Amino acid sequence: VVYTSQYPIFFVTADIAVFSIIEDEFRVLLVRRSAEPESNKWALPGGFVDPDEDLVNAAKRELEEEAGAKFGGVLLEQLRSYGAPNRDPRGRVISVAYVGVLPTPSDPTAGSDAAEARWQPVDRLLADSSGLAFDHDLIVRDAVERVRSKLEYTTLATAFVGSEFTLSQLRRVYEAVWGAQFDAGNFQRKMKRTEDFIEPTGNAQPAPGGRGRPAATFRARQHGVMPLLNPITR
Amino acid sequence: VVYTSQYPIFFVTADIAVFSIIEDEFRVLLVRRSAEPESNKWALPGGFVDPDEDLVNAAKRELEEEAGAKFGGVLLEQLRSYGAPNRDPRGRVISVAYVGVLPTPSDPTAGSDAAEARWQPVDRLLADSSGLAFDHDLIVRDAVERVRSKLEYTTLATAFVGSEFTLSQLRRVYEAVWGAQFDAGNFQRKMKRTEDFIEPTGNAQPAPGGRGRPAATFRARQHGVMPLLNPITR
DNA sequence: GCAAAAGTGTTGGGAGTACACCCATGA
DNA sequence: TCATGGGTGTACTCCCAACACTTTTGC
Repeated sequence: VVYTSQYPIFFVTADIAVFSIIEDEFRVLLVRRSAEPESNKWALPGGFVDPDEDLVNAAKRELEEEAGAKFGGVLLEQLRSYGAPNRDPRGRVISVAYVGVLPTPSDPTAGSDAAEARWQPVDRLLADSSGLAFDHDLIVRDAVERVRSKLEYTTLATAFVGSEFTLSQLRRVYEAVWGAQFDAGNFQRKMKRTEDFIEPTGNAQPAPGGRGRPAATFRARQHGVMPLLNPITR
Repeated sequence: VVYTSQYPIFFVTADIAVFSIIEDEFRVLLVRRSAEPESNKWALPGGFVDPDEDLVNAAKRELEEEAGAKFGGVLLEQLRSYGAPNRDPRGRVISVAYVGVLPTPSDPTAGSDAAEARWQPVDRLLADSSGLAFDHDLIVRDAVERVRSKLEYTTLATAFVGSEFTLSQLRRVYEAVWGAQFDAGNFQRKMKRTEDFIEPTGNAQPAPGGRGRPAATFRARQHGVMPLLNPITR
């Protein structure tokens, strides 16, 4: 195909850092690249945006194509763009990065249906400086920071759990993402006191492992990510 | 010029929402477009990124070219990208938007050196739904929100004042950006108590208008924008 | 009964708010 | 001496953190 233009030409990709809590660990979805450049390296799912495609739709499409699974419940929010002149050998490529959050999958292998996809624990990834393709290292780092800070002052945590959840499940989200321990009792009061965050469903769920008092379940009071009046701390 | 490509082609602009406090008002810099499309409309300064130019450098260059002034002390941080398929009639254009913060200019007309540039009060702009070119309305809205929230939990406020400032000047930043009144005494204690934010210079400055006790001056303890441990409220 | 997890009570400390009050300067 | 803005003192409230304690379940 041949184009003419009076302006400099760029290519644009959408790359997605999708996070979830799996086995009580904060993890990010990686895929192994099968084509050049950076073939065989682990990378964030992503790819070139189509000519008439909205950016967020491109992110969603690439995510499902590359991970080989449907992510109906995924929450996507734009992070920022990465456009250093030599970040990609194929030319001047701008990556519009998205942060995604997925509820803990009931099937813990979902997203690993693709031969080469895996949920990588974030702590290990950041510690190893990892050798991801392109500048995906940097993108993951920024995405992790975004998620950690949005947990504090928005309702983002509910995107990590199903539509009906116990306060312990919600607490484990904060503990996994922040790598910190919470006092279960205080956490409970804090969540209930926070306006416009959660509401009781009236149902209960048996404690994990069978032993223990069943927990009341809650649902998010609002859809999407909303700011909180008072931050969640610790 | 003729290019060939196997990937969809995009053009990329850098657009900047620069804010400052002028006459105790929270304002944003606008320029009047002289060329098609959207000729004669007010818009954010910005333009096409050069083929081998870093995004943030493009933002800085366009800002100075379009506003016709040097902005040495400007702080630039990427906001996000805007890439709806039909946002620009010239083709598929991705705008990488930046938020800028400039200390109150000693010459209040700086940036208006260009025939058609002006510092527009943010409140009026948001109230009027404004009719800026392209989707710059939306960009300004997002940029304002970013600045307002970053004031709360980072050291961003110091970017609005000079390198040496009084606590009243800093308070007026919060008051102008948030449109709220602060108790001067409590504000003072809060700033001094907040770790790693400001430090005394040992100097003093006469009160504005001459009357009143001179104010001690402070400087930012850190360069750039750093997260605060405790948010600034009210 | 015992262990485990859910959930409540209680208490002490620290931060925010309101507002009174003192300080330093120019006119 | 007065007006003005800078800066401190004080008391009240609310939230948070720690931790003891009660409740409800399975074994």
